Amino acid sequence: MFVKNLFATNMFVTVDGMTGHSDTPRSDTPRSRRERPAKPALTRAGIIAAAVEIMRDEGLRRVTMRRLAEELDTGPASLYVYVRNTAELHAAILDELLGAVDLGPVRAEGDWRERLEAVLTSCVTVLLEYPGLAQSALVARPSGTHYLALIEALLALLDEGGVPAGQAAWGVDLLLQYATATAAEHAAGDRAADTRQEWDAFTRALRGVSGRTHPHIAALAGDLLSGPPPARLSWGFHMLINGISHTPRPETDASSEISPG
Amino acid sequence: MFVKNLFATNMFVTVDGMTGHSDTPRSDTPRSRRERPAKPALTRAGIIAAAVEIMRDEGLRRVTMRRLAEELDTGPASLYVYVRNTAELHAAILDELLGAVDLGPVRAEGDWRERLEAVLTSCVTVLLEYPGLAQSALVARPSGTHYLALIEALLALLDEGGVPAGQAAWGVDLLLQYATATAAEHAAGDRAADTRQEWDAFTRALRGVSGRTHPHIAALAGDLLSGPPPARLSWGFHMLINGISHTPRPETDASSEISPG
DNA sequence: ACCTGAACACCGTTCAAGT
DNA sequence: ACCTGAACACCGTTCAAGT
Repeated sequence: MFVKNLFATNMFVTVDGMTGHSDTPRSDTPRSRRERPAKPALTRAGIIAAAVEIMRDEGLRRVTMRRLAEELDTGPASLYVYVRNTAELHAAILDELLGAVDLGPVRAEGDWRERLEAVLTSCVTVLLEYPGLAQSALVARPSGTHYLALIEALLALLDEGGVPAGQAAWGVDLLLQYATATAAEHAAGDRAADTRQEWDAFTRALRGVSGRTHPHIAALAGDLLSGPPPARLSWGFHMLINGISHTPRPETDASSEISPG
Repeated sequence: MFVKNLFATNMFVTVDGMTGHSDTPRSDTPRSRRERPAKPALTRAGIIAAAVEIMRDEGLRRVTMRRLAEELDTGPASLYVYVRNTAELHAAILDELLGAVDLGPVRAEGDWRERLEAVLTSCVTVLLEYPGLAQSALVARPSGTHYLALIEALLALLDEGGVPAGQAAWGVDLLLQYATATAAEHAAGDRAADTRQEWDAFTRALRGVSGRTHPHIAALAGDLLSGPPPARLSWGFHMLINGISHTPRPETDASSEISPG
């Protein structure tokens, strides 16, 4: 951006965000620079906030170190003081967004299953708002406060329902995985005519299958694609809660631990 | 997982069998140029075969249009005659790889649950061999023959087990989603010390949690991380099969259909 | 300690022009 | 019909040098 050089000398910036030359409006200033007379000091929180804003406006794909730096009137190198890499940035965005999940049902009245489903549905809804984020959420390992609060909420509800702790501990993984994957799928569908074609190809492949070679697909093709998404989602949650409740864990030596490798 | 390298041999060969990496290791020649005296004509199959090879050697991240073009001694623009875009390329690779899933158990003797689990485990094993592919598999919509064969196999086993068709049709989605997501997680863990740090941060966050604010996590921290991966995977499959078998579908108007949007 | 310019080593995709 | 060079518009990350 052209404005960048106007601010290139950084000596005027102070902690409270005052610069020496907030004046001299220029007619050809790009809109994105409008209303931002002073360049605020970089902070991790500020960087993440800007990243969320870009994602909201332009999608996750545009949340790049360079685009973000541009938005913050600096060079990409500067961001690496606060963020280790792009993956960590995405994880931070994700945790930020998880703050919007409604955990109210945890302390509400009513059937624990319905409240559990409500929390999970809220989770999907939040993720669905930001195409692409859910996809990165599938591999990201956020460790922020909002993510922890979500896990705590799910465990509390399962506990209330009398689900054995061991099953709950392992089951939470599956519940979140399903919620995230569902959102990711729909987000992917959102993105473009591109993916629409991919999906069309898929449905065509399913329907075009020969009853001789693929009898079960042929018999069920309609069913494989059928059902309003909310009904499928709800069925999925019920199914998972049933499975988690009723499937005892195997006997293992208690303290072996998963490693990422 | 340590087993991974045992499977590194090439099971998927090009149409005409020219893979170019069968023999004569050379110390100094760049590997990519070795053994390619004549430039073969471009074909879709040849392009995909080359892509699989690059993925095998250098990981999915390096399977780019440009890298692939280099491997095939041409310019990136040439590939667009055969492949619509990078996403389609990844989907094609995925389907190719799914050919390695062992569908033998479908027609074998024995308990249908165990055979179903065997097929799913084979699926995870195959995906685990190629870090990064599983991740793209979570959003890709392959419509190739191998993917269809896999779905048919799962449906056949569920049918044999007497699972109502409607539940089977919706459940297959979840089974594959779980298999893929599990592989993606471990593949991600594989990638780098980078991700290792992310994971360490996660476990530290879990353990560091206060028993006052997060009582359930505090009580279960060990359990959330515990268990040999194969035991967890197996429990997950049992749990899903139980849930699918025992959760009736809701009554809906039969023929509404999911759209990608 | 924080910030920067500049560089290194890459990307996907398009398109007019060639064969 | 297929293939290409060249261009457009981008990437992540590092690092020596500045303040």
